[in-house]
Amino acid sequence: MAEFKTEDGKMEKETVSKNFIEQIIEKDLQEGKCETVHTRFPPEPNGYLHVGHAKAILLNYGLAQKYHGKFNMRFDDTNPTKEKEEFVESIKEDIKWLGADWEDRLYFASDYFDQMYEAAVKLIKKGKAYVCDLSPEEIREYRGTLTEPGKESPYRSRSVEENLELFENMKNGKYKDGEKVLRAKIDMASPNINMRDPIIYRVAHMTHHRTGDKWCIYPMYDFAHPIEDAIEGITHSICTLEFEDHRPLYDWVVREVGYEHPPKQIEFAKLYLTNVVTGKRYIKRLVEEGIVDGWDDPRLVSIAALRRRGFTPESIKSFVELCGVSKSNSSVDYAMLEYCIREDLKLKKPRVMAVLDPIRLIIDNYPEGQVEELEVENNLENEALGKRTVPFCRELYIDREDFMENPPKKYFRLFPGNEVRLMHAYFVKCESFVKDENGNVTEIHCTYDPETKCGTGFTGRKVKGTIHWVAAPTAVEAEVRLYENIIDEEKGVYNEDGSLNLNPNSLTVRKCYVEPGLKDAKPYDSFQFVRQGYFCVDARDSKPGALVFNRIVSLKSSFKLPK
RNA sequence: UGGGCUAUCGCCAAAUGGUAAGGCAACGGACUCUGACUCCGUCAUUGUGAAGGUUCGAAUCCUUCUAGCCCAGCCA
Repeated sequence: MAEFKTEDGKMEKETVSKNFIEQIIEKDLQEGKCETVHTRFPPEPNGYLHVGHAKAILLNYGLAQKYHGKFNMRFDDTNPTKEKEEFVESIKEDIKWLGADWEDRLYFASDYFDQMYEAAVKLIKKGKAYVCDLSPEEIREYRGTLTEPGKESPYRSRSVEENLELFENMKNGKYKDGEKVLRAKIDMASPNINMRDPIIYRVAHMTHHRTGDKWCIYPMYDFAHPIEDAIEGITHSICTLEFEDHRPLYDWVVREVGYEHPPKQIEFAKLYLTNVVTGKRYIKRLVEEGIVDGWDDPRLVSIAALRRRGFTPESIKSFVELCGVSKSNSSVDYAMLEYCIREDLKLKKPRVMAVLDPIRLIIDNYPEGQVEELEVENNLENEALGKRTVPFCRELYIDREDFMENPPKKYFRLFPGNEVRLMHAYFVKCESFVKDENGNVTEIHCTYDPETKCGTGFTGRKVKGTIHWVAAPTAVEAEVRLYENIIDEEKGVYNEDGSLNLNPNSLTVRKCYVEPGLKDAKPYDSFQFVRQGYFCVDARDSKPGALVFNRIVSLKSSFKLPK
């Protein structure tokens, strides 16, 4: 029981450095600026979540966990023109799947509409907000440009009483959309355009998916968000870089409305995957034109797509952690994601045999009609995954790439006269092969050596190659889908004529043969197909008796067949 | 050319004035009932976008450049 063997000089030191957000939080904690950590993930329910969102979710949730704080789920539903109930359900599902637990703290910005209205009234009373009658075009003109200051609205100096009355009228539906807005009175000459009397409430006669027709005015993000955070007691409001310019306004709102414990906004860089498109417009077009079969098509990187493809929540979590958090715009190589899923699956999932491109192999000296049930480990590295049996007989399928008539140097697999091991079974020697009229190999004839059976401890001679196989009579026919990245990046998403720039080989579908044991596989079951990579049973298209496997990721191969 | 932000190996990313971590990828090699996995090794030697400066000492501080990203929705 040598449990505590210490090896000098080999101290496993955890050198995981803290990211800049953790540093800020720890400083705030130390200095007593906050007592606990409370974060949130605040999506607008206007679409599906993708890997980029996973970073925000896991970051916020992870921070709450790490500092024993809380994590809120909140839908930022302040613009009914874009939002749908459908999206709130899919977002909740994806976040749950990722493992971020908001416990009982599921909120909606629309729950706070009354408080936001009161906050606006408060600002008006303080002389910090006014109702403006300028048209959208005029507001834009008055706002100035990036290089020139704006000019003040003629309605800027309305009395508090008048503003109060007009704002109430706005709420009561006396005005049409666009007729009036409520603006914060800040500084039309600010170099930061967000501070040039930003609009904080607009009129929109729209049915909201949760509040129905109760409201016809809706708060703008810049006004609503800090209030939502403050109401929920969020200590660190983590968002993406493009909101940096909004921070002064965020702080202004929190200060002027008068919250005692103001939340702090911290910005980080979004996660981009190199050569992967996450744009909603583009994906929408792919879906609408039937090029992909939905928002969860495995070629996409929505959370739902990754799930369907066979990625695990753990793999996405480790991916996000591996990427790190910083403020520099960057895009991470897809290989990093592949590494994470391989890493997660390789010890957890059975290594089974599947033949993707079959050729028939006949063992001439094996008794006709005989079937052996070979007992094999599900995963050589992980005994806990147990054993299964695989039938072996005279006629097998092997992969076409495992036989060559004229092999190049260092080709260890089957070729005339060569002997290889059939994985988990016997040594087999290629005696002859048959070609069809087109010159394609259709049948390989071998002889086997009964002495060499797996598990007998045979050491008489060695063989350089081992190949996988499936017994022909009992093989289960399945479909495999091999996915490639859908976009060829260099050229961009759209061609010059406006058509989509697609990789024509983004999806290859073919029939394959798998071990009979796999006929009972369930959706989301994943396996390592020996030498072919990791595959997951498609959770959408797979019906009993009609197995469909999506390739999660291929294995690295250090032997490339010459062309 | 107003304001905000960023710049460290092919890709992420540490280093908080004390002499450039780590991971991915790549490349060698060992091992192997698959060439995967695993394991070992190599991969920023006047080099941290550039040029100057301060300092015993600079990726870190100062100056001046350069490049990229974001902002002129009644979107978030």
